[in-house]
Amino acid sequence: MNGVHTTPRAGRRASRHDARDGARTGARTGQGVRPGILSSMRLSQLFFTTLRDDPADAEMPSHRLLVRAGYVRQLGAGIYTLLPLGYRVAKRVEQVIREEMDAIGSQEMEMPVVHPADLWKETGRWYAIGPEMARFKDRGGHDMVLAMTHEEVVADLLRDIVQSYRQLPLMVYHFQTKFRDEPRSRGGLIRVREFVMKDAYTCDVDEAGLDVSYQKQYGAYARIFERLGIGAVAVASDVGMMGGSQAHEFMFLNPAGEDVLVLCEKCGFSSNRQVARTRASEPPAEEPLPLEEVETPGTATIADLAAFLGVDAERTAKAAFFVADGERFVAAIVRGDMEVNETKLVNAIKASTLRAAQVDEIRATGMVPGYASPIGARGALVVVDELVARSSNLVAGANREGYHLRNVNIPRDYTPDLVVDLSSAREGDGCPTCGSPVILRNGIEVGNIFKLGTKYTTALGANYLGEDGLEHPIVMGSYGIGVGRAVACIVEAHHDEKGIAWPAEVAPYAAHIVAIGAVRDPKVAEVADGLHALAAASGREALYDDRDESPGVKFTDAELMGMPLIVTVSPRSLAAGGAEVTVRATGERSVMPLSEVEALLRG
RNA sequence: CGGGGUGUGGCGCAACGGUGGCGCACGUGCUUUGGGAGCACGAGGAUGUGGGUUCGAAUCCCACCGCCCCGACCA
Repeated sequence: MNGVHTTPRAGRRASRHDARDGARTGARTGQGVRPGILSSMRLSQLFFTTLRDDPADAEMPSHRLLVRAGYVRQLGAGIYTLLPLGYRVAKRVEQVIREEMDAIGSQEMEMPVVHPADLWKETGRWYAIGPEMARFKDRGGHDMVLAMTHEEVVADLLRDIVQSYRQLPLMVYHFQTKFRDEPRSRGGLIRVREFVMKDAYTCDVDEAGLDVSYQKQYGAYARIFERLGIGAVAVASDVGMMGGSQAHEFMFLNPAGEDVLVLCEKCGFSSNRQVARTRASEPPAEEPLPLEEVETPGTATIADLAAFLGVDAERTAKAAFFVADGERFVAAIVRGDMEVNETKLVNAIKASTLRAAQVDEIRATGMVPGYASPIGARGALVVVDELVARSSNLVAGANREGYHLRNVNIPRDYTPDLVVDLSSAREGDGCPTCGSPVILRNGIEVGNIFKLGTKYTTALGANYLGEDGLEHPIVMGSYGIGVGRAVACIVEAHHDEKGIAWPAEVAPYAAHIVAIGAVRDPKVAEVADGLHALAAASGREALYDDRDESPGVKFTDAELMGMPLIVTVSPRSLAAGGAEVTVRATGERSVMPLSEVEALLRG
């Protein structure tokens, strides 16, 4: 019995063990839906609940809405359960990714979550990676790791399987759970510790081959984010701990994003601020003037100093101090109006970690915090921004409390160990390609692509025999997309004050059928049941609100949950000639004859 | 790891030294059915954990744990 019209509250009373009508088709495999996922569902049966209030600990819209609408629940810091609705969305997202990966010839497989540590010791990452990698011992006392990524495993497979250039190029990918023990998770699904990632790996004979594979992946990524409804911009990025020669990040523009992007609206230049090299105002060419010490009491900041001396911050040099890899003391010098870009610094000195120096460490080198400069410093690696090196007659610290030096010039007054681009791009700086002022925006990284090169294959001896009869290391690339993070970004991009509005491509169900007034009018239940059964039979996913709830509750939940189409069946709609169809995203609503609604539900 | 918050029923909150309440949600019954309905009855809590102060602690003190936000860090 499907009894909405025969028994009040049928939805609530119905035993969950009842064999339902044809609408419940667990065995059916609809298009794009994997076996085991019901292609259609009654809300009276669904494992979910909606919340009237925002959860107190959720701030971002995606977090609030996904919890309120019954898609996810938090288990611990940065650890989430995907409830049936959320799991369906994740599967839809995965399917989009899968189709685009398959389309460029990438082969799906599955690699383990738990790895023997030996493999990670071989590449050195066992030692290089800090506490963000979870480690444990198995019962035999062997070191094991929870995988953060899978370069090691792929390279290990390559050395076993690939012998000849004839087996290349090759692209593989998988969806797998990663665990990264983040020092701080945040933002709901945006930054978590356990998450499913699609990671793909390309394997080529040489750099030229890698370029081709990289471009294929780049194209696939663009199509994926297009289909997912995430307006992601590709930006040049740092290669970081992954190593390699070139990398892009696909960024979803959002104020809550943790990365800062440098964008040029005129020519389309885009880069992560970590590596962006913009043009600042050039220093005037001047003849070096004699060095002169001036008393500057209480001017430990550039702003105070500039005001005290009546000069522009641009005419000063400032020093920032770091300790690299826990041992090397580094003095980084940039112009007073600019900031040190730590990524550029760490790359320039080929360090792997960088931390701010303590005051006593600074004093130990003979420098005076607030009045510091490399002049008279000892034991510090002096790294100078190229703009400072080109400037004449700057004001710098005198390494004496309350004093600065005027007319400091390189190399007359001190000798840098290194002159590099060291400053952080600023809003309004000149675009490196066209010169127009750049803008800064925050972004969330939803995908990344890296040219890895031979770092891992060399370490593991994953070589192939070339046409030339010689062994060469396989050239790899690595390509990731966080599935849960993508889901959250989709919600960020597709919601309003009422709730989520899923793009059709990723919606857990295509339509949300709402029956209103079924108790009073048996015809309503009959029609709604019929539409639901039809949708199910045609493999089109539909959600059917058969609960005995008031209209307000049903409408509110439907809008919160966000299926693309809301189909309302009520005495009123029947009197008007059919069912009312509301497009969730636009609010556009119209009464359509049942035959048309049926066609819609058939897909 | 620093800084700031916060832990009370499924969710949101109140009670701030004297036997823990409210709204929503939940159960039962009746009424109600186009925008989070009404009435009645009802179930559900070692107030994060452990110490301490006190005649008496959800409340004050200490420690620990969890969670959130900012920063450091990180993909």
